[in-house]
Amino acid sequence: MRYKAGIETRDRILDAVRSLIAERGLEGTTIKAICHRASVLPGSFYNLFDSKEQAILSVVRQAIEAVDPDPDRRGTDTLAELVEAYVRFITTQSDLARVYIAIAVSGSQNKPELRGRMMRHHENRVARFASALGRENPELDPEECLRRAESLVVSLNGLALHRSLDPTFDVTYHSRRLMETVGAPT
Amino acid sequence: MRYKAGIETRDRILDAVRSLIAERGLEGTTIKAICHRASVLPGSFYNLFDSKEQAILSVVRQAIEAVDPDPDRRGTDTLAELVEAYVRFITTQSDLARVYIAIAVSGSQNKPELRGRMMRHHENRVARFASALGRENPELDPEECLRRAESLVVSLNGLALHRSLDPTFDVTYHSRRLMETVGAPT
DNA sequence: CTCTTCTTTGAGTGATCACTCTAATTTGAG
DNA sequence: CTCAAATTAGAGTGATCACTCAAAGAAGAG
Repeated sequence: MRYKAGIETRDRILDAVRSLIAERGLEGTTIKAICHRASVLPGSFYNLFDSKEQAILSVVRQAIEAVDPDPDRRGTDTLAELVEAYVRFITTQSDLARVYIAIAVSGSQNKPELRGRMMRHHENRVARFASALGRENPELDPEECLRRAESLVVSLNGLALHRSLDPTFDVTYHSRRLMETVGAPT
Repeated sequence: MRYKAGIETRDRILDAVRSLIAERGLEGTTIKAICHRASVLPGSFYNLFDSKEQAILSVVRQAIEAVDPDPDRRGTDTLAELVEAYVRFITTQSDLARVYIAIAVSGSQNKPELRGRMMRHHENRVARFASALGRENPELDPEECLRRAESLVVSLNGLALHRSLDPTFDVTYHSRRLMETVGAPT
């Protein structure tokens, strides 16, 4: 894994895993399909990854991080920026977005570790949205900010879910609609 | 399939398929697991179903119909009733709800027939919500009703998605919040 | 009861699953 | 160039996949 060839092969495999999860789901992705799509033989795959599970988890990690990049910037971004960043993620990285949605529904019941990671991720995300909302609407109390932020984040995930069913769905338009209502008076 | 025993076995199998899809997803559900959970041997399964695919599609059909029951009543129900019915579906039939969400994300890309069915289902559902919204807010023009109804339906699906990740998520509360904003002036 | 039809049994099918191993090849530091 | 380390090739592993089938058992109409 130190030579250039190995790194390139690893990237090619992760690309294949990402698109395959998006097409066939977490459980429907096979080594054979991964190897074929990445133009690699099983021996090469297992030279770079310990198991199929490990490769899939790498992509899962990619997806979760892509939804909430640069976590240190919390406290400086606006609500509109956060929403726009997520919309951009949904529309420009639709494979990763599909992976993200697939984790939420499929990887929740059976895999406790994955479920815990998703829950923590969700709470951080809601907190980040709530903090931006509170900064822009100082008259709202923090509890109310959290509730509204959770509604917004969950609804935005609904947009991502529907976009994965209907690629022509206007995510930008509906995200604006959602954002307008979130700052309204009680 | 005419004797009582056969019908009972069929129901037991469909129960098993429903819970297994909810736990492991559409692609992660195996004949072996189905037979074990339904206390049935492969021969019995294939006496009642042509294939695994057929059994899964029966449950998929159940899920889609459970989301939009009694389609003939369109024109009489209120928006609040429609929302409450869906919330009841999410909370009391969480396995079917999980199946419903799984179809939207997983069965969309690869199975055109399933995708088409879901798209039609969604459009009917949005139309039903829009018609109720229009009846309650005559000042809104039909186009605006459709847009707001679509926002509402997609956001409600977001609630179902999140509920499948976090069983303690308060779907009722957030559905009320969503419903309040949908009738607001432009 | 008889006799047909439906249901269950459970071993067995080839295909495909995730994964391994050895040998050949390629890479790049010294 | 040398040579150890990394990478690739590709046949082969047992396990499990969806599915079949012939025979035994249960159900119900007459």
